[in-house]
Amino acid sequence: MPVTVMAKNYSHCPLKKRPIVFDDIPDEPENLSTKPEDLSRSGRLASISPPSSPTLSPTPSPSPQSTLTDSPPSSPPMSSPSPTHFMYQPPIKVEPSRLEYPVPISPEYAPQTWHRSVAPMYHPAYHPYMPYGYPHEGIYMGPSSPYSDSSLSPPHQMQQPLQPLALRPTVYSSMDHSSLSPNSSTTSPPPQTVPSAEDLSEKRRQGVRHQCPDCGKSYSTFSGLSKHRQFHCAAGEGPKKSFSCKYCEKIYVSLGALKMHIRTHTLPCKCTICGKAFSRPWLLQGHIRTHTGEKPFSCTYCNRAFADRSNLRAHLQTHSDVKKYSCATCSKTFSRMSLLTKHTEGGCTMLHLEKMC
DNA sequence: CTGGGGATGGGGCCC
DNA sequence: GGGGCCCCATCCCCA
Repeated sequence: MPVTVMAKNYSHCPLKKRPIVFDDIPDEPENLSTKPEDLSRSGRLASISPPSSPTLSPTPSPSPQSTLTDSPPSSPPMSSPSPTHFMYQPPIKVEPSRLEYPVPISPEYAPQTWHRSVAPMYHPAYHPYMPYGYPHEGIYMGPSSPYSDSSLSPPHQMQQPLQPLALRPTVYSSMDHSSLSPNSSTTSPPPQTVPSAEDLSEKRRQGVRHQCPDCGKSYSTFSGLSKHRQFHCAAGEGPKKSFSCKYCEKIYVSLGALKMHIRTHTLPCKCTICGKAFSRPWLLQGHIRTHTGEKPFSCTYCNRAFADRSNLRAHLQTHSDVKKYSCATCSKTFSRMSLLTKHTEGGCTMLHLEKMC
């Protein structure tokens, strides 16, 4: 496959991280999903399709495909408009002052209003699983849309305005760790003790945690604990299967962990615009925003918009007098860890004074 | 040099 | 068990 390294200097980056341009970009992105996108998730479908109109016909589920195979999985058959219907539009840089949806998003901002005017969401690259578009033209509510936020619902379901990002509670921070009991639920429970859904909900409300008997880490769900013990915990005892990567020498205790790792080698999520590849679909989606200029995350203070929530969060720090990272020596605060590191390594003036004394 | 934004990756959690 | 989203962290680049 002919590969052209981009002119930008990425010599400092690991090879797998350098952006590449494929001269023969396949027309269809790979379908990495083992199931078609569920547009009804988070109410997206309801927001884009009138109840009375015919809704999406169930898409036949593609057969599960292993990412361990070298051959790329084929895309599922999709009935869709002509490929030429989705012409790539040049990037639209959204000036903060022109944003047509504020943050918090208000119910009156119907999705059709904001995304048609703000983001060119018609390009198939917006969805790696739908080669030629979406079942409903121009109505894809991608993960980058404000409604993709788990705390949001489509307009007709919105009961509460979106709380500013910086003010939203962190759910797991309120967990009651005092209720932890050693080794609770860590051994395989007999069938009759399997908690019901209501029990689990109640336990979540009460903050019951499931603790790993090997390393002590606790999780809010038994599923989380199971994944930890299966994928991550190296402190566990007993004979364990090992799965080694065929691309490198890493060894994992589960096939799932290995599959996840192998994606960092195969980089199956490929940008249809520039050909750069990513290990996970959501990384690709974030990357595609760099092409489209879509910036769904706006600062509530200055209306500056960002393509990435993390970058907005970092930006919000600049509005705060007391920033997240503080120097232990001079108590100066910084918005980013990197700035604090630079400060301390580059020479905190107070540190210099202390050394002189 | 400092501060900030852009881009990206990993691990955890929930559905 | 898989997928998606979240938070956090990191690195690079630029003003």
